[in-house]
Order: sequence, then structure tokens, then C-alpha cells
Amino acid sequence: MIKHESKLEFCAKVMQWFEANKRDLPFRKDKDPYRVWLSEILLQQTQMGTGIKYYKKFIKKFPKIEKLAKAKEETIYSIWKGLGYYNRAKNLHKTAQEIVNNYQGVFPNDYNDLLSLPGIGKYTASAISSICFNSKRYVIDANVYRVLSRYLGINKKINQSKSYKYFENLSKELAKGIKNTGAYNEAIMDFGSMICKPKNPKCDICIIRKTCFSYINNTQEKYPLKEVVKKRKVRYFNYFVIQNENYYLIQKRYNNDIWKNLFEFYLIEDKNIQNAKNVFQSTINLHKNVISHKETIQEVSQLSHLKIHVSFHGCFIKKKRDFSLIEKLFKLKKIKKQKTKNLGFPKVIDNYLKYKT
DNA sequence: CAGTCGTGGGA
DNA sequence: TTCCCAAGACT
Repeated sequence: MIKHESKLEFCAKVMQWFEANKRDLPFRKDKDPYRVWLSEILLQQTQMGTGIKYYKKFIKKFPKIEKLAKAKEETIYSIWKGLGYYNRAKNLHKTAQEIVNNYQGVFPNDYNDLLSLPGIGKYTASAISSICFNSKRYVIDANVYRVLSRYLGINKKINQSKSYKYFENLSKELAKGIKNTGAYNEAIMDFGSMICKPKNPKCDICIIRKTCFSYINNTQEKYPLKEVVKKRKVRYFNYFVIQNENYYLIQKRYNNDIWKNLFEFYLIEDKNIQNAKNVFQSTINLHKNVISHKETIQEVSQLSHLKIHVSFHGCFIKKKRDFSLIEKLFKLKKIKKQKTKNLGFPKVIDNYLKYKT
């Protein structure tokens, strides 16, 4: 049961709090759709501090959308490197090009037009259209799920896709009387990340705790409700860092798998490292190539949904002829060692390269 | 529509 | 160390 007075108070107080406490963020200076869009894409599933670092890099390199549209894909990947969810980088580029080519470089103000652009989903379309064009669209993000779940004691599992509609309708009902929807959206997100935090919420200074279901019933930890997470899958990547004095041999990842479009070394996926080494050696030996194994380095890459054990095996090829033979044999591409920093590699490989140089 | 996509911060 | 979590989108 939701108390009527709680609903009435909610928006007004949250916005009042926002006016006094809103953060000074670089993309809040004006309501330039390009900047708002860029920041929203970078901030998807990303903490504010991290997002801002990348926002500054991007806005410096691409002050206007035309520059972003014209950029080489590899340039974008190299700036994006380390941020994760690399499809966002590809879609960022695609949307920049669509805006320039189909919209004369001007962002559409309509929610559905925005929604049709690559990488812009319901959240981002709502954010851009409300913040920049004052549409009545409500953002439903992790903050909104958490704040509303706690404040009203909502027993819906937020990671079930059908819950989205429920929270969207709830937002409409709550914020019916709010004129500046964009400000309301920013307000509830700031409130969620600064006061109603996932852990150790600051209920002691919360201005709506008197009418908060979870404060009254001490259920802050219980909400928001979630489906139990499944165990992470485990994979084993064995990388063979084939190289000579000046070059590495690398390949690009395709297919529908992790790290799509990023670069990597020659990979053999096997739980048993020795097996992988044997397979590698026997393939090489068939072609009578001389290879000297040096060190092996092991790391574990913890992702949200899987755990990857990664091993790196340094393989030095002395003869030029052997080097190009292996290049063809494994369909690899040679790259100058100094140029690796210009390419997109997954974090574990980037760390390895930094460690080597 | 449930599964998949990364990484870093914080407890 | 290990876990949860973050201004979600796509298939």
C-alpha cells in the first residue's frame, strides 16, 4: 500500500534537495544535445568519476559531432580503451554519422527518433529528450529503481524486464505535476547516487525519510529486490605472444563473443595450459619453425558474468622467414611494438603490454 | 526476453 | 580476497 501523502511529497522534496545540492558536472553547463548524449553513453553502467574522465578525453578530441563522425573507428576504440562494453564505442560512431548524414548534424528532439539511433535505448532517449527538449519522459535507471523501491517498499524484482513498465508508470504518476521533467530526472539520479546509495545510504541527512517506507521499517538493505545471480562461467585463455624484435603478431576478435572488435594475440582456449602449449608447439613444429618460449604470465580477469584465467606465453621468432610463415599460418597481422597503444585491446592485454614496455 | 556485454570503485 | 554495483543496450 502506498500512502497518498508520501507520493505527493516525494518529487517536490527531491527537487528541492537537488536545487541545493546538485553536482557541478561538465556536461551540465549547457544543454547541448551532443554533450548530453555523449555523457549519457559514457555513463551507461559506469560510475560518475570514471565517466567524467572519459568524457573529457572525448570532448577534447571531438568538440563537435562532425569530428566524431569523421574519425577512424580505431581512433575511437583507442580512446574508449579500458571503459568496457565496447559495442557502445561502435554505436557512438554510427550515431554520430547518422546525425551528420541524416539530420544535418542536429540532434532530433523527438523521443522515438532518438530511440531509433544506435546505442540509444529507452533510458538515453528519455534523458536526452527531457533534459535538452523538456519532453515528459522519465528515466528508469539503477538509481530510480533503488530510490522508488526503498521509498515506497516496492516488491518487484528490478532485473526482470517486465518491471520496467511498472516503474515507468509509477514515475509518471509521481511526477505528474512536475514541469521540468529533465530537472526531475537529474534530481532523482543525483539523489540516488549521493543520498540513497546502494550501500550505507545517508538516511541521517535524508529529507524524505519521514515518509520513506524503508526508513520506517528498516528495510534499506532489502530493497531493491533482485533475482538471485547465477554463478559465473569460467573460461581459460592462453595467449601466445608471437613476436620478433620489432613486431607482434595479433588478430582481431569477431563473432558474438566477449571483446568483439578488439585485438588480441594468438589464442588457444583450454583449461589446461600445458595442453594449449602442446597444441601450439605441435602446429609450429609441423612447419619446422624455431621458436623459443620465454616466460609465462598468468592473470585472472573478473567480469560481471564470467571469470577468465589468462596466460601469456612469450614466443620469440628469430628468422624473418619463419615469422612471416607463422603470420600466414595463423592468419595473424603484424604490428610494430611501439604502435600497440594506438589499438583497442582488452584490459588484461593492455596491462600485459604496459608491463612489457 | 533472458542472456550477454567490461571495468573500476568500494565495502 | 571476494563480492556487489554502476546515468543500459542489444539480440
